[in-house]
Amino acid sequence: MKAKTIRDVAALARKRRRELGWAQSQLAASVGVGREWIIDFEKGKSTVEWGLVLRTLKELGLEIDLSESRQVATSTVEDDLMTILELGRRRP
Amino acid sequence: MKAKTIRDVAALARKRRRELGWAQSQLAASVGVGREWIIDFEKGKSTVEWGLVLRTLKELGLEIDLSESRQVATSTVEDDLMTILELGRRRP
DNA sequence: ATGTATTGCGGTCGTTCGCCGACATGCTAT
DNA sequence: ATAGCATGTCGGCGAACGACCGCAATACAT
Repeated sequence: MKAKTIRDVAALARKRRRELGWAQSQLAASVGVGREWIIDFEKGKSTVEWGLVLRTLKELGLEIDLSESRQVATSTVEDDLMTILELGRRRP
Repeated sequence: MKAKTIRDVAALARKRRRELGWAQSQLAASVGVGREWIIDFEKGKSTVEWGLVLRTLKELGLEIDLSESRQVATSTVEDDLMTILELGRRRP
């Protein structure tokens, strides 16, 4: 499944956790993070740690594939808005 | 291409940047981060921000696909060692 | 050889992460 | 009703991020 945005990954991870029948606290324990981290990650928070994201996906049995897209810099209006919002949130 | 570890992604990103003929500073500017961030990311630093990683990959024209792996929790000895090292690094 | 560009690495500094504890809410079952 | 579990929020704290700066080291061209 192609995941273009953070929230795509977040939603898929949450869906996957539910399919496995795991509670947030269970997943948090197996990944080695606090429960709040799982909450933030599944909410699509962009500032969570890259390494923890990868560990979480792995724990959920999700593999990451990287492929070259045809054209560089394909961005939708929504993505740009999200980027602007995040940039604004970082330095208020 | 399957990317199991952080360093897989880091190496692929660096290779891709070189193929595009971009300097670190160029990529940094287009992503909206400092040049040091690109250095850390390409070194495989695990604590970089998840959102910035996704923005960088996008800028490089790399798409992320998520697929379910057959068995949950497939880990190699090397991966476990890396995890231990990172955990130790975070709380010395 | 000389100049230019790129890459890496320190140190400083403001901001934020991730964890903890406590609390509120919603859902389910007994 | 009420006990249990899962989820989300809030304040607070130590630790670390990421930006900015300068300075080597290397690569590359003229």
